[in-house]
Amino acid sequence: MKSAISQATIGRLALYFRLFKSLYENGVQIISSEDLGKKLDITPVQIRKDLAIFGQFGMKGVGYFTAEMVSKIGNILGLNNHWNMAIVGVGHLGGALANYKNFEENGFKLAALFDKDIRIIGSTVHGIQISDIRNLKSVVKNRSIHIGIITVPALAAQDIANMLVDAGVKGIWNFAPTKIDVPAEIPLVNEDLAMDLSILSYHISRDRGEI
Amino acid sequence: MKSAISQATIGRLALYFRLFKSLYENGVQIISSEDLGKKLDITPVQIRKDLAIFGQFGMKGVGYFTAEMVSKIGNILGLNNHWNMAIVGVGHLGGALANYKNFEENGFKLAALFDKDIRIIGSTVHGIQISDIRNLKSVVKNRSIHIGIITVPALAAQDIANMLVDAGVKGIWNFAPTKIDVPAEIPLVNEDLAMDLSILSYHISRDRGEI
DNA sequence: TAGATTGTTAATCGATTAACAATC
DNA sequence: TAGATTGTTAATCGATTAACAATC
Repeated sequence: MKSAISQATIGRLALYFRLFKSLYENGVQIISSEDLGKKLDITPVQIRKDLAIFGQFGMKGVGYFTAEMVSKIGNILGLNNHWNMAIVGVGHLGGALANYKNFEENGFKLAALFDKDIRIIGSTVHGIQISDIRNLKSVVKNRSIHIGIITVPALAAQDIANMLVDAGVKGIWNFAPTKIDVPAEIPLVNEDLAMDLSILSYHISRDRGEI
Repeated sequence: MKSAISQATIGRLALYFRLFKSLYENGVQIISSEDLGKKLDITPVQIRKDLAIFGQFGMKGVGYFTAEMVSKIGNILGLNNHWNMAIVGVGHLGGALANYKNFEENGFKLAALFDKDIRIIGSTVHGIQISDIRNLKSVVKNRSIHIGIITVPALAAQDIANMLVDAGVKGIWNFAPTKIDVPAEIPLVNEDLAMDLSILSYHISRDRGEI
């Protein structure tokens, strides 16, 4: 507790992890914070500070060992675990996520799909049969689902979140463009595409007028 | 210039916009920062501060008029403009975004699709024919594309970004899990799904051990 | 007018950056 | 050892929160 590690730091940690992994796979064994910074557009001091939070990861005068970092940061982020995920709402976005390759590579396994549309229940996406949303609780329990992904319309999102929490998921990834409430002990990450597109729109508008 | 309006503020502005719009459409004409805050989990002071940056938007002792706010925030965010978008890389994610309804509602119009795979070039998604990526520049110019959406693998992302900038897009929305460089005057928004999923993984791991 | 609520100035908090000692 | 680079303490910067005056 009193962890006080900022969301920003965790996000950067995920970037470090990806880079260290890629470097390692390409035969790079050691790298300095200076060089890491150049590749990520992050200051070397920021990187050293972030990494130092968790202990002595580097070697003074030398740099960071990529193999060691992949393992250590992977442990911190829980990427060495194996997570089972369920997608609720197999529309375009849900279907796309179901087919996303990147997840499996990092230990995230799609283990269930849910929808309420009787026309698609029973059909298969990415080798997984779509279950009736009414069976959510039992399927989530039977398949040990850890992460629930919400890709239903905004109005349905809170109900789905409640169902997922009730079924015992450990975390929720919400793509519905709305705020949802979950108990404090259930981590929630929101993916707000409309918001991010609005941010882009703002900057484009800005750059045209003023400046 | 010297605008100094933080990314965080812009993001919240997009949330305010969405809420004001929804309230307006549901017949709510006036709302206080107190009530807005409850609906968004943001403190009323934060909301007033954010809105006050752009002028006197509310009425003291009364609150904010939803109709007025939709128009004013819409202007700030450029959501009253009409943006033409192109998706480069019509894989699962690109295809899903092409079919995403929410965008059109807010003035974002999909006007072109590109891929390099000869097997899908010429076929149609969401009423748009997929163009050969080799024709990117001419198509972007002819259709007045403002926003380029990158949904190609990480290794190809920088090349695509270069092509888009060269073709004259005004902004880039990057879904490839990698850093890309663009000229300072071209706004870039990154959508890093793998990073966000790692953040979720971190919190779930955390909640299990410690605490 | 009295009550409510905004907009703004000052205080606090947290995150980033600078400086540098530690040490491989 | 000398050079390089980390890890940490102090300084700065920016964003959030608190307090309150302005005013509908």
